[in-house]
Amino acid sequence: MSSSAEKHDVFQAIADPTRREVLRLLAEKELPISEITSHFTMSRTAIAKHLHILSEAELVSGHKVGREKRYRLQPETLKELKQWLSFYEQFWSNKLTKLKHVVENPEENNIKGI
Amino acid sequence: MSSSAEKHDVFQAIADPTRREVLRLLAEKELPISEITSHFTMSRTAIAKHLHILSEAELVSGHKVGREKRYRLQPETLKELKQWLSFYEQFWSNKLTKLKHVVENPEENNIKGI
DNA sequence: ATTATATAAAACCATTTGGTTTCATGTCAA
DNA sequence: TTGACATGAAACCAAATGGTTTTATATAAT
Repeated sequence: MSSSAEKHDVFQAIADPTRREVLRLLAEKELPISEITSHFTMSRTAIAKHLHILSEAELVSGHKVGREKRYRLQPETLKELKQWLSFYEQFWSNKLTKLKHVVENPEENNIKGI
Repeated sequence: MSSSAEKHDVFQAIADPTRREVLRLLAEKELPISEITSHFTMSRTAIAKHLHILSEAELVSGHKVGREKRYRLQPETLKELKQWLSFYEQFWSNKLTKLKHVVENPEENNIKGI
Protein backbone atom coordinates (compact mmCIF):
# COMPACT_ATOMS: atom_id res chain seq x y z
CA MET A 1 0.00 0.00 0.00
CA SER A 2 2.65 2.49 0.95
CA SER A 3 5.65 2.91 3.16
CA SER A 4 8.38 5.49 2.56
CA ALA A 5 8.60 8.90 4.16
CA GLU A 6 6.59 12.00 3.43
CA LYS A 7 4.94 10.40 0.46
CA HIS A 8 1.26 11.11 0.69
CA ASP A 9 -0.18 14.56 0.45
CA VAL A 10 -3.67 15.75 1.28
CA PHE A 11 -4.94 15.40 -2.28
CA GLN A 12 -3.92 11.76 -2.48
CA ALA A 13 -5.15 11.05 1.02
CA ILE A 14 -8.71 12.18 0.38
CA ALA A 15 -8.88 10.51 -3.03
CA ASP A 16 -9.94 7.21 -1.49
CA PRO A 17 -13.59 6.81 -0.39
CA THR A 18 -12.70 4.62 2.56
CA ARG A 19 -10.33 7.24 3.88
CA ARG A 20 -12.95 9.94 3.50
CA GLU A 21 -15.33 7.76 5.47
CA VAL A 22 -12.70 7.37 8.17
CA LEU A 23 -12.38 11.13 8.37
CA ARG A 24 -16.14 11.40 8.83
CA LEU A 25 -15.99 8.98 11.72
CA LEU A 26 -13.13 10.80 13.37
CA ALA A 27 -14.91 14.11 12.97
CA GLU A 28 -17.34 12.96 15.62
CA LYS A 29 -14.79 11.75 18.09
CA GLU A 30 -11.40 10.22 18.63
CA LEU A 31 -11.42 6.46 18.04
CA PRO A 32 -9.13 3.42 18.36
CA ILE A 33 -8.33 1.38 15.26
CA SER A 34 -10.51 -1.58 16.20
CA GLU A 35 -13.56 0.60 16.63
CA ILE A 36 -12.96 2.36 13.33
CA THR A 37 -12.62 -1.04 11.69
CA SER A 38 -16.00 -2.14 13.03
CA HIS A 39 -17.63 0.37 10.67
CA PHE A 40 -16.21 -1.35 7.59
CA THR A 41 -16.19 -4.77 6.00
CA MET A 42 -12.48 -4.85 5.27
CA SER A 43 -9.77 -6.08 7.63
CA ARG A 44 -8.24 -4.19 10.53
CA THR A 45 -4.88 -4.26 8.78
CA ALA A 46 -6.34 -2.48 5.76
CA ILE A 47 -7.83 0.22 7.95
CA ALA A 48 -4.54 0.59 9.79
CA LYS A 49 -2.82 1.26 6.48
CA HIS A 50 -5.40 3.85 5.54
CA LEU A 51 -4.78 5.50 8.88
CA HIS A 52 -1.07 5.58 8.15
CA ILE A 53 -1.72 7.36 4.90
CA LEU A 54 -4.04 9.85 6.57
CA SER A 55 -1.40 10.31 9.22
CA GLU A 56 1.34 10.94 6.66
CA ALA A 57 -0.87 13.60 5.15
CA GLU A 58 -1.36 14.97 8.67
CA LEU A 59 -5.11 14.72 8.39
CA VAL A 60 -5.19 12.60 11.52
CA SER A 61 -2.85 11.97 14.42
CA GLY A 62 -2.54 8.90 16.57
CA HIS A 63 -1.52 8.41 20.18
CA LYS A 64 -1.41 5.29 22.28
CA VAL A 65 -3.70 4.87 25.24
CA GLY A 66 -2.96 1.65 27.02
CA ARG A 67 -2.92 -1.10 24.45
CA GLU A 68 -4.97 0.79 21.92
CA LYS A 69 -3.98 3.48 19.47
CA ARG A 70 -6.46 6.29 19.20
CA TYR A 71 -6.72 8.48 16.17
CA ARG A 72 -8.16 11.94 16.04
CA LEU A 73 -8.94 14.32 13.22
CA GLN A 74 -6.47 17.08 12.42
CA PRO A 75 -8.82 19.37 10.53
CA GLU A 76 -6.47 22.35 10.10
CA THR A 77 -4.61 20.47 7.40
CA LEU A 78 -7.65 20.83 5.19
CA LYS A 79 -6.99 24.56 5.04
CA GLU A 80 -4.45 23.68 2.39
CA LEU A 81 -7.21 22.21 0.29
CA LYS A 82 -9.48 25.16 0.91
CA GLN A 83 -6.79 27.50 -0.30
CA TRP A 84 -6.29 25.47 -3.43
CA LEU A 85 -10.03 25.63 -4.01
CA SER A 86 -10.24 29.36 -3.42
CA PHE A 87 -8.25 30.01 -6.57
CA TYR A 88 -10.93 28.32 -8.67
CA GLU A 89 -13.81 29.75 -6.73
CA GLN A 90 -13.53 33.02 -8.63
CA PHE A 91 -14.42 31.22 -11.84
CA TRP A 92 -17.85 30.24 -10.69
CA SER A 93 -18.92 32.44 -7.81
CA ASN A 94 -18.07 35.91 -9.01
CA LYS A 95 -20.10 37.09 -11.96
CA LEU A 96 -17.84 40.08 -12.46
CA THR A 97 -14.74 37.94 -12.51
CA LYS A 98 -16.45 35.64 -14.93
CA LEU A 99 -17.27 38.60 -17.17
CA LYS A 100 -13.67 39.76 -16.90
CA HIS A 101 -12.53 36.31 -17.92
CA VAL A 102 -14.85 36.30 -20.89
CA VAL A 103 -13.74 39.75 -22.03
CA GLU A 104 -10.08 38.84 -21.75
CA ASN A 105 -10.53 35.63 -23.72
CA PRO A 106 -12.59 36.63 -26.77
CA GLU A 107 -11.53 33.53 -28.70
CA GLU A 108 -13.66 31.42 -26.39
CA ASN A 109 -16.83 33.17 -27.44
CA ASN A 110 -18.53 32.29 -30.68
CA ILE A 111 -18.84 35.85 -31.84
CA LYS A 112 -16.79 35.37 -34.94
CA GLY A 113 -19.89 36.07 -36.98
CA ILE A 114 -19.92 39.71 -35.91
CA MET B 1 -4.40 4.57 -17.12
CA SER B 2 -8.18 4.32 -17.27
CA SER B 3 -11.03 3.69 -19.65
CA SER B 4 -14.49 2.56 -18.54
CA ALA B 5 -17.48 4.77 -17.92
CA GLU B 6 -18.14 7.07 -15.00
CA LYS B 7 -15.14 5.82 -13.16
CA HIS B 8 -13.23 8.84 -11.98
CA ASP B 9 -14.67 11.30 -9.53
CA VAL B 10 -13.45 14.75 -8.61
CA PHE B 11 -11.40 13.53 -5.66
CA GLN B 12 -9.45 11.08 -7.77
CA ALA B 13 -9.08 13.55 -10.60
CA ILE B 14 -7.37 16.22 -8.53
CA ALA B 15 -5.16 13.72 -6.71
CA ASP B 16 -2.56 13.83 -9.47
CA PRO B 17 -0.17 16.83 -9.57
CA THR B 18 -0.03 16.84 -13.36
CA ARG B 19 -3.78 17.07 -13.57
CA ARG B 20 -3.86 19.93 -11.09
CA GLU B 21 -1.29 21.70 -13.21
CA VAL B 22 -3.47 21.15 -16.27
CA LEU B 23 -6.39 22.71 -14.44
CA ARG B 24 -4.25 25.74 -13.65
CA LEU B 25 -3.42 26.15 -17.31
CA LEU B 26 -7.03 25.85 -18.38
CA ALA B 27 -8.09 28.36 -15.76
CA GLU B 28 -6.39 31.04 -17.82
CA LYS B 29 -7.87 30.04 -21.14
CA GLU B 30 -9.18 27.25 -23.30
CA LEU B 31 -6.37 25.27 -24.91
CA PRO B 32 -5.82 22.48 -27.45
CA ILE B 33 -4.07 19.30 -26.33
CA SER B 34 -0.81 20.05 -28.13
CA GLU B 35 -0.45 23.40 -26.44
CA ILE B 36 -1.19 21.93 -23.03
CA THR B 37 1.43 19.28 -23.70
CA SER B 38 4.07 21.91 -24.46
CA HIS B 39 4.00 22.87 -20.79
CA PHE B 40 5.13 19.41 -19.69
CA THR B 41 7.95 17.00 -20.35
CA MET B 42 5.77 13.93 -20.81
CA SER B 43 4.21 12.78 -24.07
CA ARG B 44 1.10 14.19 -25.69
CA THR B 45 -0.59 10.81 -25.27
CA ALA B 46 -0.08 10.95 -21.53
CA ILE B 47 -1.59 14.42 -21.35
CA ALA B 48 -4.52 13.28 -23.47
CA LYS B 49 -5.20 10.54 -20.94
CA HIS B 50 -5.08 12.99 -18.09
CA LEU B 51 -7.56 15.14 -19.99
CA HIS B 52 -9.86 12.15 -20.34
CA ILE B 53 -9.81 11.61 -16.62
CA LEU B 54 -10.47 15.28 -15.95
CA SER B 55 -13.26 15.07 -18.49
CA GLU B 56 -14.80 12.02 -16.83
CA ALA B 57 -14.82 13.95 -13.59
CA GLU B 58 -16.42 16.83 -15.48
CA LEU B 59 -13.71 19.20 -14.41
CA VAL B 60 -13.00 20.04 -18.04
CA SER B 61 -14.89 19.70 -21.29
CA GLY B 62 -13.50 19.27 -24.77
CA HIS B 63 -14.80 20.32 -28.16
CA LYS B 64 -13.25 20.01 -31.58
CA VAL B 65 -12.26 23.07 -33.53
CA GLY B 66 -10.95 22.08 -36.92
CA ARG B 67 -8.35 19.41 -36.41
CA GLU B 68 -7.65 20.33 -32.83
CA LYS B 69 -9.54 19.48 -29.66
CA ARG B 70 -9.81 22.33 -27.25
CA TYR B 71 -10.36 21.82 -23.57
CA ARG B 72 -11.83 24.32 -21.18
CA LEU B 73 -12.22 24.39 -17.43
CA GLN B 74 -15.58 23.43 -15.93
CA PRO B 75 -15.13 25.06 -12.55
CA GLU B 76 -18.65 24.52 -11.20
CA THR B 77 -17.82 20.88 -10.59
CA LEU B 78 -15.48 21.97 -7.84
CA LYS B 79 -18.49 23.09 -5.85
CA GLU B 80 -18.83 19.46 -4.91
CA LEU B 81 -15.41 19.59 -3.33
CA LYS B 82 -16.18 22.84 -1.59
CA GLN B 83 -19.27 21.33 -0.07
CA TRP B 84 -17.32 18.35 1.17
CA LEU B 85 -14.83 20.72 2.73
CA SER B 86 -17.47 22.88 4.36
CA PHE B 87 -18.39 20.04 6.67
CA TYR B 88 -14.88 19.99 8.12
CA GLU B 89 -14.52 23.73 8.16
CA GLN B 90 -16.49 23.94 11.38
CA PHE B 91 -13.79 21.99 13.16
CA TRP B 92 -11.16 24.61 12.63
CA SER B 93 -12.81 27.93 11.92
CA ASN B 94 -15.47 28.14 14.57
CA LYS B 95 -14.15 28.47 18.10
CA LEU B 96 -17.58 27.86 19.56
CA THR B 97 -18.08 24.71 17.58
CA LYS B 98 -14.66 23.58 18.64
CA LEU B 99 -15.56 24.22 22.28
CA LYS B 100 -18.81 22.31 21.78
CA HIS B 101 -16.83 19.43 20.34
CA VAL B 102 -14.46 19.43 23.28
CA VAL B 103 -17.27 19.50 25.81
CA GLU B 104 -19.11 16.68 24.13
CA ASN B 105 -16.02 14.49 24.01
CA PRO B 106 -14.49 14.70 27.47
CA GLU B 107 -12.48 11.52 26.96
CA GLU B 108 -10.27 13.37 24.50
CA ASN B 109 -9.09 15.79 27.15
CA ASN B 110 -6.42 14.77 29.58
CA ILE B 111 -8.32 15.86 32.65
CA LYS B 112 -8.36 12.45 34.25
CA GLY B 113 -6.16 13.83 37.02
CA ILE B 114 -8.94 16.03 38.32
C1' DA C 1 -2.65 15.63 -54.77
C1' DT C 2 0.69 15.60 -51.26
C1' DT C 3 2.53 16.54 -47.12
C1' DA C 4 2.41 18.19 -42.45
C1' DT C 5 -0.37 18.70 -38.27
C1' DA C 6 -3.50 17.23 -34.42
C1' DT C 7 -5.53 13.79 -32.44
C1' DA C 8 -7.26 8.91 -31.45
C1' DA C 9 -6.70 4.25 -30.22
C1' DA C 10 -4.36 0.18 -28.93
C1' DA C 11 -0.80 -2.61 -26.97
C1' DC C 12 2.50 -2.78 -23.70
C1' DC C 13 5.05 -2.00 -19.19
C1' DA C 14 6.79 -0.86 -14.34
C1' DT C 15 5.19 0.84 -10.18
C1' DT C 16 1.71 1.92 -6.93
C1' DT C 17 -2.49 0.89 -4.63
C1' DG C 18 -5.66 -1.42 -1.83
C1' DG C 19 -6.42 -5.38 -0.14
C1' DT C 20 -5.27 -10.13 2.12
C1' DT C 21 -3.06 -13.62 5.47
C1' DT C 22 0.28 -14.84 8.84
C1' DC C 23 3.15 -14.13 12.71
C1' DA C 24 5.12 -11.37 16.51
C1' DT C 25 4.64 -8.14 20.40
C1' DG C 26 2.82 -5.38 24.15
C1' DT C 27 -0.85 -4.72 27.57
C1' DC C 28 -4.94 -5.70 30.41
C1' DA C 29 -7.63 -8.83 33.34
C1' DA C 30 -8.55 -12.89 35.98
C1' DT D 1 1.05 -16.11 35.06
C1' DT D 2 -1.94 -17.13 31.60
C1' DG D 3 -5.01 -15.90 28.29
C1' DA D 4 -7.44 -12.55 25.62
C1' DC D 5 -7.20 -8.22 23.25
C1' DA D 6 -5.18 -4.44 20.27
C1' DT D 7 -1.83 -3.47 17.49
C1' DG D 8 2.49 -3.84 14.43
C1' DA D 9 4.98 -5.72 10.69
C1' DA D 10 5.99 -8.51 6.80
C1' DA D 11 5.06 -11.15 2.70
C1' DC D 12 2.13 -11.64 -0.83
C1' DC D 13 -1.33 -10.55 -4.61
C1' DA D 14 -4.56 -8.62 -8.29
C1' DA D 15 -5.90 -4.58 -10.23
C1' DA D 16 -5.30 0.24 -11.10
C1' DT D 17 -2.24 4.01 -12.38
C1' DG D 18 0.80 6.70 -15.08
C1' DG D 19 3.58 6.40 -18.43
C1' DT D 20 5.55 4.69 -23.21
C1' DT D 21 5.59 3.45 -28.37
C1' DT D 22 3.27 2.36 -32.55
C1' DT D 23 -0.27 2.73 -35.93
C1' DA D 24 -4.25 4.91 -37.97
C1' DT D 25 -7.26 8.81 -39.30
C1' DA D 26 -9.03 13.36 -40.13
C1' DT D 27 -8.05 18.12 -41.34
C1' DA D 28 -5.10 22.04 -43.15
C1' DA D 29 -1.90 24.02 -46.11
C1' DT D 30 0.99 24.15 -50.24
